Amino acid sequence: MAAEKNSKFEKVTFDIDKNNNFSEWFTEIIKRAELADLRYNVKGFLVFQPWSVIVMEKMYSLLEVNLQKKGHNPYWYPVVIPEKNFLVEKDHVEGFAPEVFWVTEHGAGEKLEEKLALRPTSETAFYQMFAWWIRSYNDLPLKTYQRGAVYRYETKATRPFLRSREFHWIEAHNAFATHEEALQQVKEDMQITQEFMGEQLGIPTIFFQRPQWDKFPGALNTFAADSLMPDGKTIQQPSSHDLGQNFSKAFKVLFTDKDGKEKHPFITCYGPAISRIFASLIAIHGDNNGLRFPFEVAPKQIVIVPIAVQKEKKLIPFVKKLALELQEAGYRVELDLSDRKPGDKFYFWEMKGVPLRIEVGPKELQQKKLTLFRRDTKKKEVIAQKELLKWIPKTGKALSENLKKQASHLFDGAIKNADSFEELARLVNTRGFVKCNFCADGKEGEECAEKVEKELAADIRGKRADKKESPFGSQKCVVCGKPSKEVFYIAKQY
RNA sequence: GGGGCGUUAGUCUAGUCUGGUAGGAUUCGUGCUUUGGGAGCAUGUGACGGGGGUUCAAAUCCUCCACGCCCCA
Repeated sequence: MAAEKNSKFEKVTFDIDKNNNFSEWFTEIIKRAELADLRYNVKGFLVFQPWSVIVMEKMYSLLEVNLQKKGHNPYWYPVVIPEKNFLVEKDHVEGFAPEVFWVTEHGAGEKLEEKLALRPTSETAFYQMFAWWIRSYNDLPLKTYQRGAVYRYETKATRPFLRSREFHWIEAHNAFATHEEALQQVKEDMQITQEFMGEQLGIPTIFFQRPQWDKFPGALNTFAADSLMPDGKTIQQPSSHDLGQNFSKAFKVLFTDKDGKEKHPFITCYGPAISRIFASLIAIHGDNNGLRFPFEVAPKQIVIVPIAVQKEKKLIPFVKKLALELQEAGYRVELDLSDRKPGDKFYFWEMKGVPLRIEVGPKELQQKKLTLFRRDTKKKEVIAQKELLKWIPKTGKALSENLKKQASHLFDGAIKNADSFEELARLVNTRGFVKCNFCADGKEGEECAEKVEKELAADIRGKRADKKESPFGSQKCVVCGKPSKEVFYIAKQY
């Protein structure tokens, strides 16, 4: 329902150069647009406010529709995981142990019989159930997911939406009879990511296969989508993991195959972090005047601003009726009847990122026209009232396409080649990825990787997952100079 | 992980060095006026992050803690 009155307006001046001052832009817009309130006073935790929650709900729903279409069924697992479950898979424990919040007491300091982990991720919850649910090949493939919050005691600096100690995501967990099917699922995860982030949200990403030393704890291989922030640093977005039979063995998940033999299924998992994708969404599409939301996910898609309501008595009934009609047509509509000046309202709703605005005053009423404004181009046009219901979807779509198009330039010039350590050292400080020859993945290459991390403060993102690439130029590792077996991408990261 | 800066009303901020009545703007409430790109008058409410210490006296000095921001690894 359109709000009758907007109670919490503050003077809105938003003009921060996003591209040269991204940190300040990001912190400030979270506060100004009321995306989250950071005053909760527990480190790494924050209160998400409606203006971000409505968008993230919409994002959840887009993604879940797609997951269900592809055969995943939803579950709700407990937020606590008993310690003994958590300890079952060795690599997994080692990887996550430093970041786990433990619940150890109840009441007035009385110890629990068994420590409970606040889930940092839910493999160890899902797969104990898989062991009960999976009996024969007829139970496979089993494709599940849940939406929810997970908890990690981040030791790096926390940042709202980007890296919090509680974050909101979807995790999909799947079991297959064969490794081929599992790898096919990883491909499907990449495709889902592309549809969701690329097509629906207009956020470009590249999928990499992470190096062996940077795998998800307990995985055979990890594939992850990287996006760029406006300051040129990369940020990891959804990742998909080939867990092989590691977890099915650890949790004794067994099925009887067609040949009558008992086998361990192959497991994969996929984790898109909605709150982090939201960070990319606002960072990539926002401009120096504030937010710009794609039409489909905007918390309010249309704001109606009536002008000179006292000169024209029919105006308020008219805009109320208009708001109602648009709502009935399925749009999220805000009707701004507050008594602030029109200019003030314009700046405010532009900062909030509402895609379309309808201005109605005596002139429009008399001429049966409407003045319309779109946030991305900041252009106004006047149309006949009866054209409105055609104009909205058309312009909404054009706006989303335009945002996507503008964002697609994110990777322009952001991939550079380096064939020597000096060149790498120079290029890694510019925006984006540096493509290099690298001696080897796995143990052999770890020393070189550490040198890159220590000396350049950069991170090895891995090799392209979408295409095979062969060593180029000298064909020698940029770090040690030995003949190279891999082509790796290196970047500064969040 | 290291370093720096910071925390005063819902928000932003002055005051801190040099201890002694916490000042402004904005928001919010009320009344009037006002509406085509950031209006105005009147009036009211509202604050020193938390603990400990020094002192006749602490927003101010010392100390511990919590939280936030920035930079570096």
